[in-house]
Amino acid sequence: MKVCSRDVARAAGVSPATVSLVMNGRTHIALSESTRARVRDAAERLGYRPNQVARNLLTGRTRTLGLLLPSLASSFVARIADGVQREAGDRDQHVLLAHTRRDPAFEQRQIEMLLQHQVEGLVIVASEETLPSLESRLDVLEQAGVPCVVIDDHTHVDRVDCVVSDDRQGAEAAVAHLIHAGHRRIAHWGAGDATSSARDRLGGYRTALRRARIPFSASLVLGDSFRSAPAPEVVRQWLARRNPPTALFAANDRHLAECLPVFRDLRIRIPEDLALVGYANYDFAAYLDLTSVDQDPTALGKAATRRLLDRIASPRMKPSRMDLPTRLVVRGSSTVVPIPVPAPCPAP
Amino acid sequence: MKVCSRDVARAAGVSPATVSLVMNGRTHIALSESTRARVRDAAERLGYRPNQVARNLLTGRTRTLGLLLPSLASSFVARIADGVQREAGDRDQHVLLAHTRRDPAFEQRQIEMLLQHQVEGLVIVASEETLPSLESRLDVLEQAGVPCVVIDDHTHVDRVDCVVSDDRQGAEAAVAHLIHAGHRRIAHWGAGDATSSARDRLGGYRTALRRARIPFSASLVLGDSFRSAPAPEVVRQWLARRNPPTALFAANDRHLAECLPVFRDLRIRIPEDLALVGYANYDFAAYLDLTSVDQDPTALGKAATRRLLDRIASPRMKPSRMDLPTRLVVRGSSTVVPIPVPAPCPAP
DNA sequence: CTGTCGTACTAAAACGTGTTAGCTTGCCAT
DNA sequence: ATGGCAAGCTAACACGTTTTAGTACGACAG
Repeated sequence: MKVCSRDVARAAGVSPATVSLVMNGRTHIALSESTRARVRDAAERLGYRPNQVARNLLTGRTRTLGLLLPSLASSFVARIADGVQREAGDRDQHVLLAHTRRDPAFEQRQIEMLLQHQVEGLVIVASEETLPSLESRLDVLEQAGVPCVVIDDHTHVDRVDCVVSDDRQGAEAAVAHLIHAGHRRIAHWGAGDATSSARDRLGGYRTALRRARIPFSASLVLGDSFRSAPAPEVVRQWLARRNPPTALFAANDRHLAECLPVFRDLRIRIPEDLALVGYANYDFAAYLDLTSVDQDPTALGKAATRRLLDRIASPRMKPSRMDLPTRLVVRGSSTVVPIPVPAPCPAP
Repeated sequence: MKVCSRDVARAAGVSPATVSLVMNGRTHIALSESTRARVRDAAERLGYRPNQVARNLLTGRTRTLGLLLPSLASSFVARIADGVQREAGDRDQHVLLAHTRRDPAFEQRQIEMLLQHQVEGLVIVASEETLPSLESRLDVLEQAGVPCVVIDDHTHVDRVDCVVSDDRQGAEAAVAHLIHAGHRRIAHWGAGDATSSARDRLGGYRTALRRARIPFSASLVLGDSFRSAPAPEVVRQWLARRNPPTALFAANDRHLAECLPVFRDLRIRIPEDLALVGYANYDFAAYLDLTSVDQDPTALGKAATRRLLDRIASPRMKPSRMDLPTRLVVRGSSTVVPIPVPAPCPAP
């Protein structure tokens, strides 16, 4: 059934060694052109397909990277994976997929699996749930001698390469934009302080305020308390108090999208009564005319993969952190634009 | 550096064969409990990790599935991939990822790669671009003796297992819903006729009309001409003609989302002047209050994976087609709801 | 005839594991 | 003593490649 190099060798009247030399285009050893042709012909005729598994075992190299992510259900993560896959394809590396399911125990088993499969490196997409155990995972990987790159969190830059988007700068640009539009009471709806990106967004928010000499007020910062209650509930109570903010910078477009009905319900006009800026620039942000900070997750995936391959090539380098630029996309939720039909569509 | 079974054997004072027996929990051959303990202990101490590559070569089994998809950038595809990965994880299979990049030539190379890696089966997510060459890919796979399952197209059910969502039923439900709401002139914005799902949606549309004794009118069906021009342009011209439809069933939420500004611009009220039903139920459909047909892509991925594993287990089965049920999610774009919050965007 | 050299090819080892036939040892029955 | 048997373990092969040392052979010079 399955045809191996021995079969080809027999058919071409040569030895398996010769088949190998021909198939791999090795020229440092002399082979007559007629032999080469005979081998190629036999391989073609028999439908010979070299067995990568055998090759990997012998050479000790697999050209395979592990991609460990929380879940592909998140489009942000999926686009990162797309970038990884694209870059890997260009450098012809293969990608073995693994989920953590946001469960540390499951993650551990998956890492074990990837190592047993002899992956040469690991791209890890961080998630809040698996972040606490990341350090011990790094121990395991280090001991196994398998390098890795962490995407979307830089808490452990001292030990491992990190590729993140420049959330500090992104947040700062978002808030500066609101300040420029005349706002002074700007609220921030954060994402807690578990991840470095959440902390950085808060940091960028504070920096922008400081630069404009606007005092920081803790009462204007809403943590990740929305986790215990639905976002609309939280924001409803929050806006009901006296002296509400005139602008809101949210750490995630999704919070804003979920709250739009609440704003309509409360007769809060966007952007006149409340200007909104989100984060991540999901595709629905365009449809909802939400100003947002674009992160380019595909670029994250590509950059991480490049970095990983560089490290595999030269393992001694000092771990580095890479901050990919973000881009503020201004839409109707933060500015009153002249044309009544903003621009979620290709302009005429 | 890398510790192998021989090292463990030496450390435990046994042979590699014994190590293998212990590590794999084989009990059909008697081993004293003390030996088992010694081996386990040594393995633990040395950080022994069995080499899957060697194991795969020897046993000829890899427990690895190939997942071939157009691109992870589409959230629909990504959610299918999520389902595949989840189901594979549960049956402890591994997943080797491959992109087609919507390019038949690249796809061919990727399939070759997957086969060389000795995947035991292939999940193929169909795309319009690679559909024409699918048949010849099936030839290759058949000859290699590697089974596969196609998701999202059933053109080739005669040769291969197909897992699709029941688009005929989904479309019928959508249109029946519009008819039930009193509409008679219902337009259909299709997706061409290249894919079976596009054809099925058109079929469901016609069935619903027939059941309600509404004559089919070709002038109410818009093909995939939007590919040559931006969707808003197309729909603008289309609605400008005399005797426009009172309802629109689109093969894709995205078309509707992009056209909402056009409707606003033309002073067409949703749903009073034009009722809308989309397809796929993207997350933004909820935010935009769009009625849509939900497809559950995760279930598609899971079902396909189950089917693939069944076929690997018993290759002689006749190829089958599996239609996963769809679910109509009624929102404000198709019915006047009691609460006056139909506005898709933060309207001024 | 012998030695040298280049060309064309191959034999054999290696990668790390799983399987199985067979070996050793001790024990018990004859 | 001898045979039989079970328990406990191992030797050796196999998987399909790649690599390298080495062989065979002809040509050609001395």
